[in-house]
Amino acid sequence: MDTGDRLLTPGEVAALFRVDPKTVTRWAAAGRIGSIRTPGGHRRFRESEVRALLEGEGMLDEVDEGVTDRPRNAGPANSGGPNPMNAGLY
Amino acid sequence: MDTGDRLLTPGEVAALFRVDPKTVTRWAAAGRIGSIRTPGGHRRFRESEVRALLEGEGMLDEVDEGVTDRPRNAGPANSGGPNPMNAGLY
DNA sequence: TTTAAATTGGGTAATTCGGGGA
DNA sequence: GTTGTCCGAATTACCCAATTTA
Repeated sequence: MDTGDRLLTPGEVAALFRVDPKTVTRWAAAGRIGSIRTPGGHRRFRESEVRALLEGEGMLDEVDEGVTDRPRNAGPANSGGPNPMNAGLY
Repeated sequence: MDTGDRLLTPGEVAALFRVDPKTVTRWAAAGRIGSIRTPGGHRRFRESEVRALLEGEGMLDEVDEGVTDRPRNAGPANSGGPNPMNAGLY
């Protein structure tokens, strides 16, 4: 199936994350995101991986959250998006 | 389909709410507002959600609260109004 | 081939992170 | 219980010129 093997340019990824293209390059250099280099040295990123990072690689199930009750003090302990990757390291 | 899912930085959201960026971070940590993390650990917020919170259209439950002897939950929270948050996206 | 836009690399400010305490 | 401020550390944003891409 098509998991989205399209390649995105640093500018595209930067726009998706609302960061500078330079920052995306830094992620690739740091190994936080996979990258493919063109013969000229430019980087390309897999759309599937980028989308996974955007939504929080976890899964796709957050259709509703405590709707019947206001999250007043029932701390869900989650920031809306399941992102277990960099939740603890820093 | 452009509901405005642009991403805002903590500083942007803080300026909109007239609070400190740290406060916005606390909201995200407490789950009061959804957040997306960059691979570097910084947060980004959906403009649509922020606007909904600003306008109050998201939760129409602010008619009265606090003073009267109100139970913990009395009103139907969101997910019923014009709130195009991430409800079943991809 | 030439042109315009994007990307690369290094270097330096600004922002954000997390924890602690007022 | 919520918010604002302090600190150190990490991440990110903008500056430049040269190369690559389309």
